[in-house]
Amino acid sequence: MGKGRVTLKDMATELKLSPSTVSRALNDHPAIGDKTKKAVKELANELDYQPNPMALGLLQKKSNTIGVIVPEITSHFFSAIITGIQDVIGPSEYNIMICLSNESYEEEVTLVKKLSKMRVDGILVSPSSETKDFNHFRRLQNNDVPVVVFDRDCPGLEADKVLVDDYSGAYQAVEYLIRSGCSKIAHLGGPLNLSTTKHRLQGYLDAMEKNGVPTREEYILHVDGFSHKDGLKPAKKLLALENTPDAIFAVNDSIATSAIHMAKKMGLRIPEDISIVGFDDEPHSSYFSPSLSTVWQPVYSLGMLSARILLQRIKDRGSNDEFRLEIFKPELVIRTSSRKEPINIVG
Amino acid sequence: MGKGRVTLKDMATELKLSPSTVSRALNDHPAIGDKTKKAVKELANELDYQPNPMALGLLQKKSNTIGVIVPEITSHFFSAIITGIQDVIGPSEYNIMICLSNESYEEEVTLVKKLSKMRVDGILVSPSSETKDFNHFRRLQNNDVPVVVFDRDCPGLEADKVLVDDYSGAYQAVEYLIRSGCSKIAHLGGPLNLSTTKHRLQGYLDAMEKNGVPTREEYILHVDGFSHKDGLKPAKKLLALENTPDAIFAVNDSIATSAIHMAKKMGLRIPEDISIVGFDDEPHSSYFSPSLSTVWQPVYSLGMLSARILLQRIKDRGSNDEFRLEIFKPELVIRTSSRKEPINIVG
DNA sequence: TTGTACGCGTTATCAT
DNA sequence: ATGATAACGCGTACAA
Repeated sequence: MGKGRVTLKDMATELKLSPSTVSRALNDHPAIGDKTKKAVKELANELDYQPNPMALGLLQKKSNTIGVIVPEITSHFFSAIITGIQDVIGPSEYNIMICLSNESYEEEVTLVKKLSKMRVDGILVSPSSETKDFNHFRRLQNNDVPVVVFDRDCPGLEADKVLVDDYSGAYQAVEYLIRSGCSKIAHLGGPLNLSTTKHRLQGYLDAMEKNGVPTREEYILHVDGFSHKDGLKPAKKLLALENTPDAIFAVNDSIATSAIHMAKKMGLRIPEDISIVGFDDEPHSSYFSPSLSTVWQPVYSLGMLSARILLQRIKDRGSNDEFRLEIFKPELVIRTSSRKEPINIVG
Repeated sequence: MGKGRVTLKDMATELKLSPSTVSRALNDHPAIGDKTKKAVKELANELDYQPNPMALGLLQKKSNTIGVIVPEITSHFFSAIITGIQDVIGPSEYNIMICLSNESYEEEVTLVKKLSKMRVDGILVSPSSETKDFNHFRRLQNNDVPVVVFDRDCPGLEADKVLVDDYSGAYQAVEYLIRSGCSKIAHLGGPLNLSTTKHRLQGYLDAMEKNGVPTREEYILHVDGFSHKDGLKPAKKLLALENTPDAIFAVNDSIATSAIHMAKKMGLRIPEDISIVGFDDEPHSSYFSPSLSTVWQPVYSLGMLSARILLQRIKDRGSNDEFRLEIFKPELVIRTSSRKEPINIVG
C-alpha cells in the first residue's frame, strides 16, 4: 500500500479474471454473472478502488472539470456566488476549478488558456472590469466548451447568461430617494465599461428624468475600483461641491461607506442632511451606523442557477438549443442611512 | 478545427515525422536537428498545440493539481488566504481545486475522498470546526500526498503547519483592556474544539491571571458559529448580567459587532461604558462606528507561505525533511470601540 | 459469461 | 538524427 493506487488490473490478477470483466462488473454490465459481480465489488470495496479520472478523461476526451473565472473573491458578492455554484456542482460528477482574474483582462486571457489546456468541460465566467473584447471566450466556444456568463454581461457574446436587472435596482433606489424628498442626488459610479455599472448609471439617469429632477454633470463621478478606499476621494469631491448633494446613490456598498465616512467627517448628519444608498447588501451593511440602505441581489441563487444551466448545457452538448437569458430582480432595502419615504398620497 | 484538439500525432502526420520526434522537438531534446525543431515549433504555434494534461497525468501518475479545503469563503479571512494561495500557485505549473467543507466534518471527509480520487499532488487544509479526528488526512499522507495545515491546527497530526499565535493575540488584547482600566472583562469565545478558539481563550485567561484580574465563570460564553447572528444571544446574555462587564473580548469581528449591536441597543455607551475588542481585522471593521478595535492577522502572507511550503514539499517528495511549523504573530489594532490605554507611568 | 485487442495522448527506451 | 514500441488505466467492440 502507499505506492500507487489499486487498478483494475491489480484486481483482475487478484481474482484471476481479465481487467475488462472487472470493469464490466463494476459498471453493472448485464452480461456478468452475479457471483463475479459480487466478488469484484467486494474486493473493490475492500481495496478502496477508485477509478483513475485521468484515464477516463483521456478515453472520453473530457476532464469532468468546470472552470470558474471571477474577478476576486474577497467581497461577499463573489464569494457568495461561488458558494452557490459549489453547492450545485459539488454533488454532481464534476469538479470545480476556481480562478481569479484580479480584474485584469490580461490575467483573464491567461486563465482561459489554462482552462482550455486543461480541457475543462465548461466554464462559468464573470469578466474583469477591464475586459472589452470577448474573443478568448469565443475561442473556447469554438472548441465546444460551453460558456455561461453571470452577473457582468459580455455584450455581443452569444452565450447563456444569468444577470441581475441592475437598471431596475438603480431606478428603484433613485426613485425612492426622490420620493423621500431629495432633489440633489449624486451618483458614485463604478468603472465605466462594466455592464453592471452602465446599467446602474442608466437607471439613475432615467429615474431622475422620469421624475423631472434635473441632473448635473458634476453630480456623476466614477471610481476606479470597488473597494472602500477607491471611493474616498470621489466622495470628498462630491461633498465639497458648492451645491452640496442631499443624496448619494453609490455603485456598491463599499463605495457607499466611503461616502458615509466622508460625510460624517465633514459634519453632515445622515440621513437628515444627506441620504446615502448603496448596492449589493453586503452582510455587514446592516450593522453599520447608520445602517446602510442598499439594493439586495439574490447572489446565492444567481450562482446556483448559473451552475445548473452550465450542467444542463454540458449534458445537452450538441443539441443546438437557444441560449438562455435569465435576469434576477434586485430589491431595495431601506435602512437608516436614508430618509424615510413620506406616505405617498394618491400617487 | 473544433472537433478535438491538435495532438502530437496530428502534427507528426502533417510534418511527415513520427510522434516521438515531434515530442522531442517540443521538449528541446539535444538530439534533434535545428531545422526540424524549428519546423515543429512553428507548426505547434500555428495550430496552438496544447499538450493534454490527462495523458501526462496518466503517464507520470500525478495530476498537477493541488486541493484546498476551507470551511467557507464568505468571510474575508478565508477568501484573503485563498487569494494568497492563488497568487503563489497560479504562476506555478499547478492548478488549484478549492473545496468548501461548510464547517462540516462529514463534508470534509467526502472532499478528502474526492481529492484523493483525483490524485491531487498535495493539499492545503484548514479543518472544519467539527473535526476532531484527522485520520482522513493521515490516509492521504499514507498515499504520499503531502498535507499542509493552515490557521486551524490539527493537534496530533504530523504535517507542515502554518499557524497564527492566537494565544499572543488574545493576550495582547486582554492585557490592553486591563491597562486601559477595565476590570470586568468578558469573553465571547468560538466553538470549543477549534485550536484557534482554545488558544484565544487561554490567552484571555492567562492575561487576566497574570495581571491579577479575577475571572468569573459567567463572563465566558461560547458561540456556535462565527457569524454576526450567532453572537447576538450570547452577547445579550452577557450584557444582562447583574454584574455587567465593562469590556468584551470577542473571538472574531463578527461576534464583536454582535456585542456592539446589543450594547448600543441596551443604551450602553462605547467605549465609555464598555470596551469591545474583536479578532481578524476584517476590512470593514474600521468603518463601523465605533470603529472596531481588533487583532490583525497576516492572512495574505499566511496563504502564500502555506502554498510555498506545499510546493516545496511536493518538489522534495521522498526526502524525509522534518515537518515545518511556522507561526505568524498577530497585532493588536486599537480603534474607537475601546478606551485608550492610559500613559503607562514607569511600568 | 468471459477474454482479447485496441485506442485515448504522451514520453521513455530501445532500436536504426 | 529519427522511428518503432511499450506503457500509464480504462472502456468497449469484437471474438470465443
